[in-house]
This record gives sequence, C-alpha cells and structure tokens, in this order.
Amino acid sequence: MQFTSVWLREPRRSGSPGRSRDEIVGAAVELLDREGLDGLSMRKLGAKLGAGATSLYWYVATKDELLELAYDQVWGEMTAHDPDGVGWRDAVSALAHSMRQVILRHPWSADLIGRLPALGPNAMRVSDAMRRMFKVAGFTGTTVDFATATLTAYVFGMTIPEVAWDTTMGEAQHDPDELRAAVRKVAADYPEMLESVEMDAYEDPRTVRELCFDFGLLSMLDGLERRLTT
Amino acid sequence: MQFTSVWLREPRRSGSPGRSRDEIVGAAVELLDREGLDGLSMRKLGAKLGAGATSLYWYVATKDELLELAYDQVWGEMTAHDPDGVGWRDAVSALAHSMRQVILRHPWSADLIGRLPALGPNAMRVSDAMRRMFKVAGFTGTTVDFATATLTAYVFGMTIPEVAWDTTMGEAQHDPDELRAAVRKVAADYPEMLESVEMDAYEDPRTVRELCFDFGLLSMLDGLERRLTT
DNA sequence: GAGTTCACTCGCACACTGTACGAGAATCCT
DNA sequence: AGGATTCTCGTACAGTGTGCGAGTGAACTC
Repeated sequence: MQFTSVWLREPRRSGSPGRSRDEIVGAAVELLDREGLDGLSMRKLGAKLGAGATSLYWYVATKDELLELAYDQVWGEMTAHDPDGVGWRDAVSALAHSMRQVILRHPWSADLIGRLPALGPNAMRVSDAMRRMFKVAGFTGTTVDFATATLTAYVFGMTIPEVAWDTTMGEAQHDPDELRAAVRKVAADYPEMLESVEMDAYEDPRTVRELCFDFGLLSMLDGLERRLTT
Repeated sequence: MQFTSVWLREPRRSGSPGRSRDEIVGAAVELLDREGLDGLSMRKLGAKLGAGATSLYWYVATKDELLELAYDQVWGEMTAHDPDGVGWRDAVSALAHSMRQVILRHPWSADLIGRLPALGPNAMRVSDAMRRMFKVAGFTGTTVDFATATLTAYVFGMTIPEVAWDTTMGEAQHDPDELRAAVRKVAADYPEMLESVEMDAYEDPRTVRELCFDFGLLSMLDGLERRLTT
C-alpha cells in the first residue's frame, strides 16, 4: 500500500555522515537550472558530487522521487506576505508574481507541474498562505479552495506556455524577422491569428508578456471579488 | 536556419503509397491513450504498425516531431461554436469545457502543453475561434490576445494538475480513507490545508472538480467582462 | 581488543531508449 | 530497359534508470 509520492512515505531514518539528501537535491537543482530536465541524469549528478551514480540511490528511492524533492525546493523560493497588512488583493497579486518569477527562473519546473503532485512542505506552505489570503478576503467553506485552485491555475497556465515557447524557440536564437515570417506562414489560413501576428506584440516580448500577465491577473481578481459581493 | 517545430518546416514532398503520416500519428495517439507518454516508443509503434522501428523516420524527422503531430491531433478534437448565435460568454464557456474534456480524455497531452509550442493547424483553428469570440465580446487590439491567453491559461492551468493527480494517485487505486489519512499527515503543520482536507471535498472528486472548474470559469468571464465596461 | 552490526559506496549488468547509417527493395519516369 | 526516387529496415552506438551483491568503514557490544 505504498503511494507514489515521496511525501506520502516514511522518510529514511536520519544519519548525518557522508552525503546528505539536501546536498544531492541542491546539486540536482543546479544541474537542472544549467542543463534542463533532459540534462539531469543520475550518472552526471553522481559525477558532479564525486560519487558513483548508484550511490545516490541510498538517499533517494528513484529518480522521480529526486525530481519531487527538487520540485518542492522550487516552491520554497516563492514568497507570500501577510494579507492583514496589505489587503488580500495585493497579497495575492504579489504571490502570483512571485510564483511566475520562480518558474521562469527554473524553466524545467514547468514540465513537472503536469507530472508530479505538489505535496511537499514548501508547496503546502504556499497553498496554505494563499488560502489564508482568500479567507481574509471573505471566502468561506469550499469557495476558499475554489479560489485558491483558480488563481493557481491561472498563474501556472500562463507561465507554462511562456516557458515552453522560450525553450523551443530560444535554444538557437533566430532572427526575429525570420521567426515572424515563419509564424505568419503557419497562421496564413486563420485571419484572426494573422492579425495577431501582424500586431506589434512581437516587438518586445518581455514587456508584452508582463502586460498580458497583469491583464489576466487583474481580471481574475475582479472576477473572484465579484463572487464575494453577490 | 531550421526551427525546432514541425510546423515551421517545409512538409515532406507528398507521395501516398505505403504508410502515411496520418496513419502513424493515429496509431501513436492510440498508443499514447492506452499506455501514456512513457508507453510510446518508436519500436513499439513500429511493431503496432507492422513495420520496423526506424522505418517511421522516413515520415517523421524525430520523435518530438511525432509528438507535435499527435498533440495537434488532440487540439483537433476541441469544438468551437459560432459566438454570433449564442453570445460570447456561452461560446467561450463551451469551448473551455471542450478543451478540458479533451485533455482529460488524452492525459498524456497535459505533459506536452509545457513542452511543445501549439503551432499546428488545429491549435490555430481553436485559437482563431477564441479570438473571434472575444472580438464579438467587444475586445479590440492587444486585449483580444490578452483575453485569449488568459482564458487558455485558466483552462490548462486547471486541467493539468487534475491530470497529474489522477495519473500519480490513480495508477494503483488506493483506499480513499487511507489516501486521505496520508494527505492529512502531510498537511499536519498547515492549519489551512488541514481544514481543506477535512472538508467534504474528497467525497466525490469528480463533481467537486466540475464545480471548481465552473467557479473559476465564471470568475474568469466576469473579470474579463469587467475589462469591457470600464 | 575481538566480533558483530549497521550505514553507506559503487562496479557490473540488464533491459530499454532515440536515432545515424547504409544497404537493399520497390516503384515510377523516360 | 535503365536510372532515379521513394521507401524499408537490420545493425550499431551512446545513453538511460536502476536491481544486485560484494565491498568498505565506523560504531557499538561483549
């Protein structure tokens, strides 16, 4: 009756000498940041730590388990403020931006959102904080969960394709004009899409995305607020 | 100056005899539905088609390219109605539900959202239709794109973790009570999360999720509508 | 001090992956 | 008939996660 997540299993009895689990996870995150999800192999990670590949299996039952740990470490970088001070909208907004930034900083984590459950302590801490924010806002019962899920969905849903686009198109930098021409060809049969391509949205992707994110976030918050007043 | 997406490359000169590309992609989707993303290997797919593994490389440059094609075929199952008849809110809402259902039907596609750009003709068609809906609603210029991105983000962001949870927890069915107990332990230090676990949200996950999705969708639409009136 | 136990390391092996290569077969064009 | 083009596929290579079991060292017990 063993579950597939690390977090639902009894942790390994402690013991401090030799390598530690944190050290391994830290090195894994570093490697993931540098070389991406495909760049992480047990052999490479072992080499980086001056250890044999299979030594790591003492600390970690499986590679997926290691990824779960690394994934939760990413959640640990997200910062949540107290909603009592700044009001729930600002608190939620700041948390949303923090989540986005963290994922952009660790692009590989975007892939894991769809693959691993977020049950680690850091994920718990963030979700807990967000729930508190929505309670302060006035949500009660199940709607607290719904609001939390909704906002998390928005942030991840917006950020994941952002990362996807960067990693696919950014691997080898292309001439922007050439890229735009290629996309134009793909969109040729779809008038709406074509119009979208022709707009200036391609000029400075960075700020356009930021604007887009804020637009959606604002909408989201407005929509949630409306649930409270009626 | 080659791009990494199939859609940005010149298609292979036609020629119909022997196997066809559609046949291969169809078989791939079938295999993916049955065995998941890890269940698809070129050798298995070749065997399924009565062909050698490497024969497929005539029709497809790489496995990722095959996945791009399969991914777009999934987009092809999403249905969009004309917003002029039913009004933009109903049209968008129906499309959102369709998108969710399609992904739930092809869980492996959830993984690909974060890995491949959606540049295929079917993805184009869906995005095009959604843009038209928001134009009917009254959006103009860049905000059409923003609204489209926002709604797509919500739908994917909500559905991806749904799939993730199912695949991790559903592989081996567990006693729900036991699972709840395990989760309770993980949430022990986080009062908000604990409260969430203790609620009845675990009784019938299916309908709860549906409710949650509709809650968020409603919020999203309200929030977007608000952008129009002010 | 001797012996035993336990925490840890790691080389080897296995089954499996994507795909480059190049030789062969089949088909079509002239 | 001959040549070109389209298509098939066996072999091979480098790489993957990880099970196994033998080995090492330190700590604890008698």
